[in-house]
Amino acid sequence: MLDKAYDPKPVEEKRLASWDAAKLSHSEPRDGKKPYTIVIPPPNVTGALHIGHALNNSLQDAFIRHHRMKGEEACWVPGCDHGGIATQNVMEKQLKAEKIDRHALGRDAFLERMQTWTRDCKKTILGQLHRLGSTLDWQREAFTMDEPRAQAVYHAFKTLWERGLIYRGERLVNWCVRCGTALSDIEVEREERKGHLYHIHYRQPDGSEGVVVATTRPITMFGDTAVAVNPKDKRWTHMVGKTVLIPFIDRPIPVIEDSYVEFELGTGALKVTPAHDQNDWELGERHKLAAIKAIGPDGKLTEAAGVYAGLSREKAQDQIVADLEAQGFLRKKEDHKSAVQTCYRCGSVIEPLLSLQWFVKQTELAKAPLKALDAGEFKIYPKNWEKPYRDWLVNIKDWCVSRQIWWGHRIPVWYKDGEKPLVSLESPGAGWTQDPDVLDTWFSSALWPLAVFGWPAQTKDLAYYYPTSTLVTGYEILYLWVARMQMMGHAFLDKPAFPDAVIHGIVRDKSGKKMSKSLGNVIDPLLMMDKHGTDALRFALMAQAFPGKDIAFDEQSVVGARNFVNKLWNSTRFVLMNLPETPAVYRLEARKFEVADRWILSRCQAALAKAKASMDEYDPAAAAGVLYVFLWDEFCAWYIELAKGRLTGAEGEGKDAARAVLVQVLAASLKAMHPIMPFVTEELYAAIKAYAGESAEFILRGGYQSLAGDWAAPDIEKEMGQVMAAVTSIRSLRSQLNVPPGLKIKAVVDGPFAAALLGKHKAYALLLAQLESLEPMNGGRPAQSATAVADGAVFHIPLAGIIDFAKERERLAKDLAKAESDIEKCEAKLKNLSAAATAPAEKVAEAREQRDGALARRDRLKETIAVLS
RNA sequence: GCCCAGUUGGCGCAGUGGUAGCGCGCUCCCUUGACAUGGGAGAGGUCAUAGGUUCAAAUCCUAUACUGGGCACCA
Repeated sequence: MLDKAYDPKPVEEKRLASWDAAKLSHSEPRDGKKPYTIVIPPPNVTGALHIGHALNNSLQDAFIRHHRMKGEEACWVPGCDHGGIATQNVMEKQLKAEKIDRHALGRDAFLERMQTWTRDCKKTILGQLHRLGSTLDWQREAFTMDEPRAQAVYHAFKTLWERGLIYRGERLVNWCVRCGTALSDIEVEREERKGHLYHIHYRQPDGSEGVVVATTRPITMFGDTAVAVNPKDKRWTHMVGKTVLIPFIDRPIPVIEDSYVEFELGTGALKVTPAHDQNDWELGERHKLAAIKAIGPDGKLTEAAGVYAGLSREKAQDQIVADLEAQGFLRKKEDHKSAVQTCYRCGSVIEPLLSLQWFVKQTELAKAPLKALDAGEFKIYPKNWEKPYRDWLVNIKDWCVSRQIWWGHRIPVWYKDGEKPLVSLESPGAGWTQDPDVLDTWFSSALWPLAVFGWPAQTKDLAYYYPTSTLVTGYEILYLWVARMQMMGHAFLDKPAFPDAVIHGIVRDKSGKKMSKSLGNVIDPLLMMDKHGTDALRFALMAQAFPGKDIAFDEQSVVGARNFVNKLWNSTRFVLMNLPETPAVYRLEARKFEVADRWILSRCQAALAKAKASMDEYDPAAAAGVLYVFLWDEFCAWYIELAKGRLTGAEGEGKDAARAVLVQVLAASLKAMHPIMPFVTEELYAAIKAYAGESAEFILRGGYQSLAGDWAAPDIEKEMGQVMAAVTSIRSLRSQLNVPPGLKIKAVVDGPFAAALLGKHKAYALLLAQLESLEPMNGGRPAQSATAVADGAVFHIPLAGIIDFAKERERLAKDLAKAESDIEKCEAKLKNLSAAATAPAEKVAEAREQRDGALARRDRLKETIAVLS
């Protein structure tokens, strides 16, 4: 006997233990069996998982379970990402708290600490994924910095190098002063900030009026190597070819012409700083200008800045503006909004800096993914992300892959005086020194779908599982990760890494704001699981995870899901209470079914089909929705109530038919729900499977099972709809006349559907409407009675002494108004349909039927009101 | 500046051509032997605005407004 309420904790612990013991989630290549493969987006080893991870992994687990249940060889590979800058930052914070200087500690000792941290962190993360019910193939755990993955990284680097797709060069890169490293273009975020536009006078060497340039960052002027004006700008024609002096340092620079310069912006004269601005860099290339660095990697001004050398960017800016003003160089200062670039890891302002870095050429690598997209060999769900993805690939720029940090794969290039650089994993010998930089963490992430299966070795796993099937991730790393996996997949194995990418939204707080520690609106998934159960959290997340849409997460949704879980629990409990203790098998074949049975079987079949199709289309929200409505509103609210008549009665064919329906519908529905809420469904299925005639130890092993036979029955559904409407109309009347729910009342019925209600549906009506008796209206309408009118049936309920006639008239008038508005709508529709030559005949018939029903209702209501008046 | 998505009852969201739905909240009634983590009955929306297509528009088209996002630019 099940407990009265579902208690998640013991069930979850028990089920996890049994799944683990059975190695339920393990996969091996199986000839002739279709593989279904997902590689986890490896969480960074920066701490614990957040609710976004809970969503991401619930979705993946649902897909994996779905395909496993469909009979495919499902494999979901677990693992973590070393997380490069993000993880190094975590460690640096720890060191800071311990007052340890990273450089004093030294690279080796630092890396040792990182390894320890990583070990603990992986354990935490994988433990949390496990608790979520994730059927990850635990024997396949990988880490982006473990030995096999390091081999993959080295091999990829070497191969790209040999193909001429990797080069080292001095370029303008995005430099994070705080993290002390270069970043790629997509690791930079932009935000609008208020600032000023300074108009600065650059005079001529003889002291005469020169040019006035406008800039938001006066500190870069020490790196100026020209002033540029538009050749068509008459205001400045007289200055072209002349020389002007940079204030304070008096370094002469030429005034040049370039059509890039726009008239309207600033003063029309542009100071050119090739070492600190991308556009200026390009301008400098065109005009063979020198690039002078005014700001160093430490964010401080360089020697080039004269007396300002050594000042931080912020201090220098204030000082220089003050001095410009004092010495008469500042002609104007206006408010100005400008977009600043910030580091996606630490948020500090990015400095475009000229430095020597490693790059991967992208244009060539982007071709195959673009072709695959056009050919439909790669699809993104939802589709609207395909355009941004395509645009990014089309406009792709070279990828800066070197990072000036310690945590990561060290660039496998060695240098020696007088020798060409050598690509090697090991030291080539004495005198060679390895490049001190490490690779962008996304370089190894890009190889993840290959590397987890042993690439570059041509393993059996790789042959079987690659390409993988589905990638599930958030849109924030579409370019950073998804696009790059595709590029690498095509580059090395000539195939896309996966044909489908499912892009889900971000979990926000209930008012739609992004969750962040600083806002204090972070929801801890573990807390949700502790409070309401894992199934409830999974259901709440997935029921709201409409493709591509963000989720406004409210704990109330988990409470609602918990209630639903409990509803499932109790409906199973009820079914079990009505089955013999010694299990007998209740199949659907050859039963004496009633309308209600055939109705729920028809509804169940439709719901299962829709749920399965939705899962195939990566839409678990739709699957969750249809099963929720079916199980709660149809199975529990109606069918179980309808079955009670037979269940409380004597043993016999009728009772067994009801039992068979209850058992089979419940079993199939629990299975359909399993990918979304695995724990409770497994537990309940285990309790009823013997009655259902099934023996698989786990739902995942047994797989989906649809109802035996074809139960689609539109006519039955319609008929049952009429019964339900009749019952609802009586209930409504009872409620409005304040008839106590427990009080059984008598009723008489009339109308075209009355015969059916008095015949085969009588038991339903008595049971669900709490009637003492239901009789035909032979002798006319009873006196002192209230009236309920449904389509096809009118009920009169004698309520001598209870009825307030004024109230009753009011109630009926309201029903009449509704009937009349229904008629109006139906008439309008009929008029429309009959006016159209193209109107489908069945639509016309349907509308006519609706209209006639409403007309009949109106007439009866009118009659009744007339009698009461 | 270009592109994409969204705008539906108090809140959060479904719904892609035929009489507006769900969850939460709200009102009234009910502890009847699955479940008060429950049941029954209600209130509450001219589906952002303006045009258009169609017999028929929340649904398709165009424009506008607002919100969010992507990309580019920003002297």
